[in-house]
Amino acid sequence: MVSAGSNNLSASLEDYLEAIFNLAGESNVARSKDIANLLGVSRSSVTGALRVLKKKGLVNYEPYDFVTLTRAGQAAAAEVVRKHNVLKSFFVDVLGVEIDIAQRAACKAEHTLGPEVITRLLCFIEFVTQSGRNGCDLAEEFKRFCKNGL
Amino acid sequence: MVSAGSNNLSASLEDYLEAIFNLAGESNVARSKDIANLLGVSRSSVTGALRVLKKKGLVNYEPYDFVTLTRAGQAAAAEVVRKHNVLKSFFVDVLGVEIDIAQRAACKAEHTLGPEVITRLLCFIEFVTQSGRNGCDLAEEFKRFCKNGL
DNA sequence: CAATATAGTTAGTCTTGCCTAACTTTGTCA
DNA sequence: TGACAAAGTTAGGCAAGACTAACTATATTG
Repeated sequence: MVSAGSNNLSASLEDYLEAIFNLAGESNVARSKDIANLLGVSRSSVTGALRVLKKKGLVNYEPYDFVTLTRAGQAAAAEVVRKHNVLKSFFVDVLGVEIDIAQRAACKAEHTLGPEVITRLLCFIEFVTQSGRNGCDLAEEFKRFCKNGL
Repeated sequence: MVSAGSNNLSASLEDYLEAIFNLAGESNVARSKDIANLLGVSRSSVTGALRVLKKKGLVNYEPYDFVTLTRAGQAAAAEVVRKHNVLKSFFVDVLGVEIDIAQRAACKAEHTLGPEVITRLLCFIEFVTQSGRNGCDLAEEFKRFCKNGL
């Protein structure tokens, strides 16, 4: 039995899915050229990836036509994006990492962290960023701690 | 100019390096078969990796002889191991993730996080695990927070 | 409506990283 | 010391994922 949520997606395919998700979110349309630009790959690589994603039932795709995500594709993409955002938020809001670096690090790490870590991390971000918890903002306190240490 | 610290290592090669480092740490000798077992790859894959690592000046290697790390190889391996340990420590000691899961997650994520994130993370672990900071252990407090939330 | 630019695809190649099967070297022991 | 087992290597193959170059389809516009 293969549930809809069981993704055997490579990191590369997850990147394509995320790109399509983000592009479609803006203009409701994902053009091959824009995907290629966003990911920094050639247009022919995009074509290849679309064929694979179609075979996996994640995108609606016919040659020379626009691309949309299927139900399953949306779910898979949303999970990737969620991971991405959790990580980026942790890097930026908690660790105080520069946003561009955090962006790239999140995009590379998002594929490797399973639900246990991501769930805990999300929880931890909430825990840390709820200000005034003990009359102090932890993220803020950490930044001060850092300046002393470094 | 190519400094000794500039590693163009793939995730895969970093895994081999780490394995050699760990094996050599125990018995001062890294046998091909043990590397293969540790990484779950075939012996011939190890041979291939050793050739590449030798070409990069990271291991001393002659066919049918034992393997040792060069100076540069030790430095590179130590950095990988350091990342690994920082991540694992964060997952286990701060987030409270189960140790086996943390181990695997750390091994997969260690290749993708650059020095900015790792340095900050290390600092953050110190910050969080210094108990009695405000009369409370943060990691401990987070575990309680989690139980309520989940 | 035809010419042309842009978008998309196809074909063929390369690299990385892994595998199996067969071969070679090394080491052990009767 | 010679035979056999274990370790290591080589040869050959496969899949993923990317590229370039050349071809096709679509869209624009005079």
